[in-house]
Amino acid sequence: MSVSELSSAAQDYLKMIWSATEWSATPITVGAMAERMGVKPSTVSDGIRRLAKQGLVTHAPYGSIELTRTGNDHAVEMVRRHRLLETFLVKVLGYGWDEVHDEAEILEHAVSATMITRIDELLGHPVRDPHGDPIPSPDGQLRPPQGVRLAAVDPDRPLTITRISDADPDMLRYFTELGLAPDTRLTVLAHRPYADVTTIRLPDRDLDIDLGPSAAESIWVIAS
Amino acid sequence: MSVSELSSAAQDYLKMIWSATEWSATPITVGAMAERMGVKPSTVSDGIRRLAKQGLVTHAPYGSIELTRTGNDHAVEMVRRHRLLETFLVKVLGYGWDEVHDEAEILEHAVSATMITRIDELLGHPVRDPHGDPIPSPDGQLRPPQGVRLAAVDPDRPLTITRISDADPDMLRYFTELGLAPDTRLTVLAHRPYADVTTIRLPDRDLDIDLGPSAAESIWVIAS
DNA sequence: CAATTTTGTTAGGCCAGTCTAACATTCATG
DNA sequence: CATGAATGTTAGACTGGCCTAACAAAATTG
Ligand SMILES: [Mn+2]
Ligand SMILES: [Mn+2]
Ligand SMILES: [Mn+2]
Ligand SMILES: [Mn+2]
Repeated sequence: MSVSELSSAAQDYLKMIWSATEWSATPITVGAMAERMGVKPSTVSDGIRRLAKQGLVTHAPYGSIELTRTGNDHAVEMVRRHRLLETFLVKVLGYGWDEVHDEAEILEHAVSATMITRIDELLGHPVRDPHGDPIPSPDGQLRPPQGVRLAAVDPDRPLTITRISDADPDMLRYFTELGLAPDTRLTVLAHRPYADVTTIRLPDRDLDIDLGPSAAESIWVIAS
Repeated sequence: MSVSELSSAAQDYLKMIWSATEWSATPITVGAMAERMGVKPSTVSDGIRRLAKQGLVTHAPYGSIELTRTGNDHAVEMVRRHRLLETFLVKVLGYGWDEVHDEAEILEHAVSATMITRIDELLGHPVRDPHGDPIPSPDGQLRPPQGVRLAAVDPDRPLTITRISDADPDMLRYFTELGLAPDTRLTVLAHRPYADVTTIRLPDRDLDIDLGPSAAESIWVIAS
């Protein structure tokens, strides 16, 4: 069975379960899935049962939700579609990086494997999407994600942004104004815990910025 | 209500009802719709009833099926999406004209109005799709289709192909081999009615070809 | 023009996906 | 560790879209 034969809902469930553990180890809950998909928990609970019946996840009532081998393969295929489509929308159709997520969320269910192949070729086999997230290869290989949350790094070391969470378009637009994007170089000047502020310096633009906790949690960096 | 809020099935029904009278005056029947959509007549009958309840078509049992003003607007919007997507797939992603119909048939339900606008701009506001069919403008204006079936024209007049039906990919591949496409110039040498053969000449390639009736019904031409 | 064939509709059933409401389990806290 | 709060599941209902089978209407034709 190919991933294309799954319903959109099933494809989204698998992708979301997979994504939950990409950047943090906390496994997904029914409630979180319901919230992110904009449905009620009972709907998700039911959907998970159907996925389990199809052998795509393992799940005992009140227990954890785990992808099977097959479920994982399909999830990775959907992640590949999503990220290639986001890249395509930015590079070919001139979308902003804050506009692509919702469009890709729909298109990923409609494009054929052929179209994904053509897009991949047209883009020259990109390995990261506009937000810095790695794009799985056709056979599901994936460079392990690099970086830690900005909120968690020590001050005064030269850093490079590896990814920015695409969850909040407004925040992405704010980051655009500030000139923060994947590959931007910066240094943390200080974390001020009780003020919940992280001050960063952009050496290339000679600029200091105060970031709140949600911003500092949305940016991943690596030593550079 | 925007066309995007209709189900895929409803969008396809409207588009099909509209398309039925684009190149011939015979109105669509329930049976023909069922056949083209690959479902049973009872399914279509039911679907038509739902469309009528939504005010998109008028239909009395056993009577004809007519688009309302709203239904027609939505149908034209779907035709615009379909044909822009076909053009995009050929021009940007390198598809052959025989490969685009099925892909567009799915994508048309998934793309946003924004994406259609971007595609239209990227392509420079094309007015015909890869098969020669006119692309409606954003406000639904449509150059009235030109041409008559090749099977119906008098011999010995210089003609230009205006469109080729995209219904049969195999036939499109055959036409590609023969060099028949929109804007190809040709002359009918003779119709041989009992043999059901139409002989055409391609002056630009100095070649004569015998076409069977299905081919001669699939090609529309205009005097040139 | 009556009978037969073709076409279309209705009835009844199934499934996925959604909801609300009721219930069960697990977690957290006093 | 008992209890209340939070979380998850089940039950029951509804819709759209599909089916088959039975039926109704219309069209064809001898
Ligand atoms: Mn999605
Ligand atoms: Mn992304
Ligand atoms: Mn379609
Ligand atoms: Mn076409």
